[in-house]
Amino acid sequence: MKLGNQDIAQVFFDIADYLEMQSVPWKPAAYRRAAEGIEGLSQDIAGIYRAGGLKALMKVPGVGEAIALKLEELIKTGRLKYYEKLKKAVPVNLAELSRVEGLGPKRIYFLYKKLGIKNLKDLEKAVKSRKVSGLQGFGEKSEEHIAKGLNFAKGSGKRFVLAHASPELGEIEKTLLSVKGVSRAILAGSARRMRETIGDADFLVLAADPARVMDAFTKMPDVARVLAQGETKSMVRLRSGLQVDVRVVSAPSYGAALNYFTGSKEHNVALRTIAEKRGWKLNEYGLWKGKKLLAGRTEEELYQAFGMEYVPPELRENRGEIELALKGQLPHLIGYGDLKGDLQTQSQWTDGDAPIEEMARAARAAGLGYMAVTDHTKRLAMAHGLDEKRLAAQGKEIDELNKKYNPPAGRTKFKILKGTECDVLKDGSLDLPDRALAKLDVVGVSVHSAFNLPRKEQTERIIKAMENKNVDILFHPTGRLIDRRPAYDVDMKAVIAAAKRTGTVLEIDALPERADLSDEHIRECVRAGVKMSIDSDAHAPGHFAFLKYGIAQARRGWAGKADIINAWPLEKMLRFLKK
DNA sequence: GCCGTTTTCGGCCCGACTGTTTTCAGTCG
Repeated sequence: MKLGNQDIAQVFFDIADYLEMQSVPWKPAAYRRAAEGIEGLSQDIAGIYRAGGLKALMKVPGVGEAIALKLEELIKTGRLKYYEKLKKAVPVNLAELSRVEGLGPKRIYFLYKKLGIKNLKDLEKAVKSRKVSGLQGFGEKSEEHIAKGLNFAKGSGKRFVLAHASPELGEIEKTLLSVKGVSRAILAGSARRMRETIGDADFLVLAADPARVMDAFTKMPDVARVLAQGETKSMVRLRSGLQVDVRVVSAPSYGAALNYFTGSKEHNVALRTIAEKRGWKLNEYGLWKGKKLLAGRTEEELYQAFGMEYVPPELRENRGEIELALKGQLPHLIGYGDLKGDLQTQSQWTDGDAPIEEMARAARAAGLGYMAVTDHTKRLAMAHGLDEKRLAAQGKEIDELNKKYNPPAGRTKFKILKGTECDVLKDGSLDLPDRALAKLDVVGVSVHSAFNLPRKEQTERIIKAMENKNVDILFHPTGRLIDRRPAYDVDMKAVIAAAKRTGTVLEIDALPERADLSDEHIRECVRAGVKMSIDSDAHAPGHFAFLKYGIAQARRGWAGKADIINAWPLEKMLRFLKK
């Protein structure tokens, strides 16, 4: 089995837990940092090793000599003796047991030693026969908590697609704002950073009476379980499985708390380190010089006190934004209102839900000035894909609609562009002849078949399609579907280089389960000077609302207006595609 | 075990909450 970055990171997370069981000092944190460093890589760690050996491994954040050697062993042999020894000494199913709320390495180890509990099944039996309560450090309540935690253990640990959790989170925000004395309630955490998925949700509340907030929050109808309820902080699990935390803060520290709870952890640690070096202290209550509060009321004030530009939440991942903010050189990101058009939409002609006219109305209502109709092509029989003849018929309908909405004498109000989402066949040829493609305004191509080709073939296939002179955009370039299907095995470095060479645009597909390109690939495109488009991939009039998430993705990839062709006026965008 | 404008040793983020504690350890974020 080939070990991916995630598998390898997991080995080090496990090692950290095993060492923690033995109360080994410091090492657990070191292994966790290394695991996080590996998780955060945009390249395959095995590839890094092959290209640069041990030295290259040691460049990975948190990896020093000892861990680099362990990585080498893992990559070369697929095994790690040190890890296997630890596992053998305490043969518990860590992945399973640590999903139980309130069970960490120490208690897992204790339960193993005392009762021989190795997995969820053992734990369930022990709880049922009431063997847990009475153990040192475990009382009635611990046993009860574990019993409840067992019910959630199977579903928890999974991440939620932000766009899907959004309505539920909006309701919670409303509930919090309706509590008497609450002046602000804001969603912080990874949701504020607009990550495509979130593990939990953190609300920050400014309130005169914290107890009232704790009460209203924990009594919401959707709450399945109250995990903790304190004076200023409570945590619940909703029926959907999503964990939500609420924290009440006071006005003078609101900005510091917002910054702290927005994260990311890495960004915060880096800020704190800077504070420390200057003899200051940063916590969720403010930035302090001794007892003196330097800043804390707003985030703007906080960054200013550091002598930094304000860092938009989408950038706060400690991937270089802090250094640039200190120099006042943060990139100028594309804004949420900057899109002028949408270059991938589907209509009722294939698998969309609505006629072109209705989609156009919705696009206009979403503030756009143009939209490309890009229905599927014939290979996707399932979607009743278009052949050359039906594509031509569709073109006539589009001409009529454009005439109807844009009288010849007047200004163009809304332009519908003729396009396609043409299938890339297995050999890299296209599902429509060149003469048909040449007549279109926007030619998008995408892979919907043969996902399992070996890396080299898949890469060559996609690049061959990009080399067709009619092709403008590669749609959803990696094909991943969050929680459903991994990306096909493709060398994105080569694809980005090919995009640069051929002038092909790479798409940021805003459909929430696609979010494809990823933020890291977007950043590589920005660096390489490859242009991108942000498209809704709308299959229904309501889907234009997803564009927001595509823009967020672009921002997280450090993209500006100049990088995104459909943030440009229609004429400029079309001139670019013609080239 | 990692790391360095405190640089090859000596630090390592830290505060809230819970349970079982009579002063704190474990967990979590």
